[in-house]
Amino acid sequence: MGATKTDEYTESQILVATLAKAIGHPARVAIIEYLMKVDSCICGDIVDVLPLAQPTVSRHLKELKNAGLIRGNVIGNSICYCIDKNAVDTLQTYFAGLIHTISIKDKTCC
Amino acid sequence: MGATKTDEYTESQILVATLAKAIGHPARVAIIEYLMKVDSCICGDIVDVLPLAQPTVSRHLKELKNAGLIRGNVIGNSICYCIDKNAVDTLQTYFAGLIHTISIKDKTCC
DNA sequence: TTTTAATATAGCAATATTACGATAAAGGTT
DNA sequence: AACCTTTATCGTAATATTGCTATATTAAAA
Repeated sequence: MGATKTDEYTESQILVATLAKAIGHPARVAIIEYLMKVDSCICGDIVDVLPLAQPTVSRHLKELKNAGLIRGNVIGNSICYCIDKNAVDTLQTYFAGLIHTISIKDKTCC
Repeated sequence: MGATKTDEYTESQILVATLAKAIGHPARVAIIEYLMKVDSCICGDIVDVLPLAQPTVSRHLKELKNAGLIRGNVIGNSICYCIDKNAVDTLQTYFAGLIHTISIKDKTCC
């Protein structure tokens, strides 16, 4: 197989999984962090920061975009990428909710 | 290929990617949520909640465990699983940091 | 001790992911 | 127009992931 049974889960579960999966690669974490480091958005030079060939970086960017974590605006012959705050908010809120639930539950058994 | 160039990234990037990757599947999100829903830890019956065969669930649990997101304590002939709060904290803190950085940066370009 | 219950592992097949080089596409520049 | 720069796509190969059935393991229960 190798194909996930997506029909069997809730929208929310699939959304969280999709966003998390997009971040689930160090190159994409590095891309996100680079987008954070520079002011506002960044056009070009993402390739120069990563230890990967240009087509590979392009593919990682595409996956981040498909998952909704970044947006890309065409500016002339280059593309301006920036993070989609909503997507990060979704993840942050989700994990904050988990932590809150953990905190109010009895956890003495482990 | 298919193998990630892990040598080229920081410890932090690999940690975040590893944790995020572990959550990057709806079945594992469902497992996490089930562990949250019940009080404290849960022994057994995770298999009954998922639309997957027992060995497949076992494999997902193993991956969550390898990533450090859950712990498993052997209790008799069953295993008591619970979430590792530290791992969730790591993710929550990370995304909160991202959001903070996004908020203080100029984002007028996109 | 035999059986039952719970979980893990082995082995397999299908699909997905990662990565590269080569090439295409599309917009500037000269 | 000819060229350069930037990014995307194609084609390919290697590896990883997902999921199953069958089987092993381990411990409690009968």
